[in-house]
Amino acid sequence: MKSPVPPATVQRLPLYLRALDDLPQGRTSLSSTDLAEHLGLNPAKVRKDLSQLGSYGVRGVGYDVEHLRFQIRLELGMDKLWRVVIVGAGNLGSALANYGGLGVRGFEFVGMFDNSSEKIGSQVGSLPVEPMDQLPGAVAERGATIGIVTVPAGAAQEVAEALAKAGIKSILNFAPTVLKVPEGVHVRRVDLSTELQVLSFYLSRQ
Amino acid sequence: MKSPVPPATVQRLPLYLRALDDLPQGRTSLSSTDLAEHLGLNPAKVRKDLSQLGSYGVRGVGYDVEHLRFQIRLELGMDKLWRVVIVGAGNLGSALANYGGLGVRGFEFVGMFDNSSEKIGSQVGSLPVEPMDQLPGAVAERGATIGIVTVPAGAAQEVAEALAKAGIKSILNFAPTVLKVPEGVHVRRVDLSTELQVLSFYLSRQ
DNA sequence: ACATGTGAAGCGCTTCACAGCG
DNA sequence: CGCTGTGAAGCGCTTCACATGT
Repeated sequence: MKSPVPPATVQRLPLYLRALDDLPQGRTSLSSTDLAEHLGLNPAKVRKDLSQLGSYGVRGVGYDVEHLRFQIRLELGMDKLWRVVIVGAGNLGSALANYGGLGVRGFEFVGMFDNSSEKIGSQVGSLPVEPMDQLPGAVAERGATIGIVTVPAGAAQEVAEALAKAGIKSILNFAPTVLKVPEGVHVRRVDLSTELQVLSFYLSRQ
Repeated sequence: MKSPVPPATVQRLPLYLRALDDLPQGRTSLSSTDLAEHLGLNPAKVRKDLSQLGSYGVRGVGYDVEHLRFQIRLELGMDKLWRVVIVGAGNLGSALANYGGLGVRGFEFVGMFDNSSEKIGSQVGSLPVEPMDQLPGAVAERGATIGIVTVPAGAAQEVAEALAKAGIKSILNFAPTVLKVPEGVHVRRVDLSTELQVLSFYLSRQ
């Protein structure tokens, strides 16, 4: 099974899903053009993306909202609940822990770790800050598969290795570093200073 | 002049810059292979990227660290100081305001705005939270060119329009929405739930 | 009539492979 | 000799344009 959905398409599936959720209640179908306008994309791109999941559209009509939402959620693995641990109980880690409770459905934050003795034992949102040596046990017992790294750059590589060793298969890295991880571990990077520098580039030429 | 540096290259320039900063003191030159290994890239890609800025390498030797750092900083517009306003004084906005003070050189946070009367007047890091109606004046007086949006999804479009109207030319959007902005305004999106969903996709097929 | 699904063309990025040059 | 700079090939994504299906 497991058709090879192109990475570029995978990145847009969450946008389609959100566009469907934003639709006024009672809306039962919509066209590729509707979706494209809402997201600032080309309609042909929308159709190609959606046709990667199978052919769920109806010619002359468009896509059935409920059915499409279901299929995208399935494709993204959002039919499951994913458990997430955060390493780094600083400002950013705390913000994500709180943000997550509200905004991110389908993901549950099940642990917050840090190695600073000042932070250990304190409470961040609904999570107690635990020491790093409890990470492996916690990942296994609580069934976490995703790790979020919000430690300073200097500690990130070490943390990534600890996460990988603990069995984490996907890492979201907020530290400004490129992580080296074992085969089979997925890393995505979210990098404030890189983003600002890219904006700076485009600002300085105009 | 403004040569047309490809977007894919622009996105990597900040990584090269950081790799140069990470180098042990005293290191005076390095090869495309060194850079490539540090960043997990193909050496040919590194050379092509760097050759876009002009030809600063020395055959048989490599690149001069100081010279290359200078050229990349120049290309990215990091010879200037960019002033940044944040809209949304929630957990994330506060985390960024504090983070920025420490980690992000070349950018200065000059204003924090929110429309909640509970937050207005309170202090976030070194910045007081100001009401939205002071945004236009503040942007002009303080010379801000970058806006960071950390409000809930429902308010993000409205905020983006206010920023554009105030003269902001670049927006970093942390809200889970696709913003529609006037011609000439650059937007970059940083989206936690999208990132998690992409990780979910790759987790669920393996 | 209308909107999807899709070959084919277009385009940009990546990678190769080697000429060029210190 | 070693490493850069770069044509050219390879590859994937985007866009077009229209055949297909209801």
